[in-house]
Amino acid sequence: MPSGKATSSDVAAAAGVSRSAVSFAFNNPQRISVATRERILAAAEELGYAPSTLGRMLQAGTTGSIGVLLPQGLGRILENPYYSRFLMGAGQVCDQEGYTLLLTPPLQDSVLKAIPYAAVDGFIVCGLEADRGEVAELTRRGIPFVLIDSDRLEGAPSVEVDDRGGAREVARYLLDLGHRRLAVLSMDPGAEVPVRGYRGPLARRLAGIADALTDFGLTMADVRLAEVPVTRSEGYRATVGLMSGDEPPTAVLALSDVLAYGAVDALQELAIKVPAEVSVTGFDDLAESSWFRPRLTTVRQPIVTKGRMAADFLISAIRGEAQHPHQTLGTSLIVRESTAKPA
Amino acid sequence: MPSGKATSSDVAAAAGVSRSAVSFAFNNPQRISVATRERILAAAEELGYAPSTLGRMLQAGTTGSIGVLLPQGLGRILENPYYSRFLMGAGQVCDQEGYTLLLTPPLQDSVLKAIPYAAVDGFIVCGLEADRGEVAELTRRGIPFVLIDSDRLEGAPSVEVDDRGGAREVARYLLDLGHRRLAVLSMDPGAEVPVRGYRGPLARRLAGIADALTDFGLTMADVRLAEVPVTRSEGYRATVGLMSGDEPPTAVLALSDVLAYGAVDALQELAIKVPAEVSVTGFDDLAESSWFRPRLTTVRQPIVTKGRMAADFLISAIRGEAQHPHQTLGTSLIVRESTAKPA
DNA sequence: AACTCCTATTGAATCGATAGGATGTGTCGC
DNA sequence: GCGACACATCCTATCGATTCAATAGGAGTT
Repeated sequence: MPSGKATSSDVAAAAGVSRSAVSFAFNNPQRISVATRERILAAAEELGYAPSTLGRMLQAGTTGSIGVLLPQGLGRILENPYYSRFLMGAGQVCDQEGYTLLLTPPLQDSVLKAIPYAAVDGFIVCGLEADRGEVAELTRRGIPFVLIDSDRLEGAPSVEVDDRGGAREVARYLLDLGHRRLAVLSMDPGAEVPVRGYRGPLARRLAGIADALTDFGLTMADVRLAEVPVTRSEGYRATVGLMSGDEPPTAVLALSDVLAYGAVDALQELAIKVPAEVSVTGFDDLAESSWFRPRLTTVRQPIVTKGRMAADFLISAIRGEAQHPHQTLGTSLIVRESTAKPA
Repeated sequence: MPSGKATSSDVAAAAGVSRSAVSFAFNNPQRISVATRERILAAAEELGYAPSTLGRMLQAGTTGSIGVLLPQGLGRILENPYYSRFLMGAGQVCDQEGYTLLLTPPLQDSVLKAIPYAAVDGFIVCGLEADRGEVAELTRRGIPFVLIDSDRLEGAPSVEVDDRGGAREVARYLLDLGHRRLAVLSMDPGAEVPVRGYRGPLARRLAGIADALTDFGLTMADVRLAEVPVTRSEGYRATVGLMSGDEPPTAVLALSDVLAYGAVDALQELAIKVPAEVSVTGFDDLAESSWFRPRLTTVRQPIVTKGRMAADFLISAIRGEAQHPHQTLGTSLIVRESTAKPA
C-alpha cells in the first residue's frame, strides 16, 4: 500500500521504462507499443499512480477553471440568493465549456491578497470598485478578467446593468403614486465614501433616484437614507430605525430584494400595514420575491444572463478572441402587491 | 509592456541576481539585504512579475482549495437552493480556514473524469453512490475526501442525515391524519436501480416510508411512485400524472421541497385545494418553504450544519488529524399549512 | 598579515509532468 | 550482406518556483 504519492518516475522504474514512456501511455497511446503500454498501465494501477494535476497544469499552462473574485466571505455571499443566481448563470457556461468554478473569497479581508492563491485561467470580478488595485494587479499579471457590478472601465470587459434607469423607474413610480416622504434602504458602501464618493451600481442607483426626485422638485436631501449590509436582518433593523421619529416615510425603496424582505418584517412587527400604510419596493427580482407576501414590487435585473455573459466574455478573453466587450443589460419594473397609494 | 508572462528568471536577470534571490525577496526578506530586495522588487514591478501560482503550488504540494465534487452540472445544481445552503455552510469554514472552494461538475457526464482536472487538497463528494468508482479512485490517489448524502462506508469520513427517521416521521404523520392513498414524488435515482437497487439518502427515505406503511398494514405497493429530476417544473409535470386515473392520492409526499413546490403548482392548476383536498409534504425545509403558500409541511434537515461539518472533517483529514469520523445529523418534522385530514 | 566568523548570495536539486528531437533496434528489399 | 526505413523508446529541456547546502566576500580580532 503506497503512501498515495506515486510519481511518474516510480511507475517508470517499476515498468522498466522511461518517464516519457509513462506519459505517452496515458496521453499518446499511438506513440508506444501496445505491450509496453499495458505493462505501464499495470504498474501504474499497482502503485496507485495518477498523473499529478498540478504537474500537468504547470506544463500545459492552463488550469481549466475560472475564478470568481468575491467581495465578501463565502458564508455571507451565498446567503444572498442573488449570488446563487449569478453563479448559476456562469455555471451554465462552465458546464458547456468544461470549466470548473473557483469561488475565491477575500483573504484576511483583502480581495487583493486572494488573487495569488487562485490557480485559474481568468477571473470574474464581482462588485469591486474598479480602481481599488485589484484591476491594476490583474492587468499587471496579465490574467484575463471580466468586471461585474462595477464601473465601466476602458481596457476591461464588463457586464453592467442599467441600474440608473431601473432605480429611476421605481422611484418615479412611487412618486407618481403620490408618495413624497421616501426612505431609501441602501447597501453599505464601505468606509471610503466620504473620500471617494459612491461607486458602481450603488452610485448609479442613487443617481437614478435623484433623477426621479428632480422631476418632482425634490432632492436626495428630502429622503431618509440608511446604509446597511445586505442581509434580511439588517434590513429589518434599519427599517425600525427609519420608521421612528416624526413624519415617518410612506414608502421604503430598498436597493436590494433581501433588504426589502427585512423592511417588510419590520413593518409587520410594528403593525404597519403593507402596502396600505407603507409601500415597499426591492431591487433584483429574486425568485423569492414573487413568493413573498405581500408579493414584492421590484426592479428586475437579468441575473442569470449576467452570469452567462460574464463567463462567455471571460472565456473569449482567455482564448484571446475578444476585445474587451462591454454589455449593458436592461431592467424592468415589476409591479406586484407591496405598493399602493399613500393613505 | 511585457506580454504578461514575466518569470522569476526574467526578474533575476533584470536585477542582476539569481532566481533564489528573487524568491527570497518575496518570501524570506530577512535572508537578503535590504538594498538587493528593493532592487529586485523594483525590477519585478517594472516587468509586471508576480510569482506563478501553479509554480508555488507544485513546489509547496498544497493548493489551499477544497473541491466539491457535484453529481450534476453547475447550471442545474445551483438551481436547487439545497446546494446553495450546503455550500454556504462549507463556505463558512473555508472563510475561517482560508480555503477557496472549487465547484467541480461532471466532465462529459462523468464525475470520475472530472477528478484529475481539479487542483485541490481534498474533495467533498456530494450525492454519489459510494461504490461507483469515484471513491476507489480517490482512495487510490490518496486524496482526502468526505462523503455527503451517500452511504456510510468504512474507511471514508462522511456526514449523513437521518433520512430514514425523517421520512418515517412524515409518512406516519400523514397516515395518522387518515391518509391511505399516498403518492411519493421522488428524485430520479438514475438508470442503475434495476441492477443495483436504491442507494444513499433515497434508499433510506424510501425505507423510512416503508417503515411507516408497515405500521399501518400497508406496503410500498400501495403507494404511487414517480421519479423525476429535482426541479420545480418536473415536480409539476409528475404530479399532473399522479393525479390522473381512478382513486387519485389524497396526499403527495415529496422527497424534496423543490419537488413539493411543483406538486402544489400542479394541484392549483388542476383546481384541487391544498390542503383541503390533497395534502403535500416536502423534505429539506428550505428557507423558501416557510414563505411558500400554503406554508409547506416538511422534514427539516440541518443543511448548513452538514456543509460546515463536511468542510471541517475534510480539513482535518487534509491536515492528517482525523480518523475517518462519521456523523449522523437529526431531522425534525415541521408541520405547517400544506397538510390536513383527508376530505 | 592571517585567521575566524558571519552574512549576503548563489548553484543545484526538487516538486511532476510533457514533448520535440535523437537514438537504437528490427525488418525488409535488393 | 548492406543500406533504407519504421517504429519503439529514451534523453533532455521546459513549465516556475522554492530551498538546502555551499561559497564568496567583508569585517573584526589578535
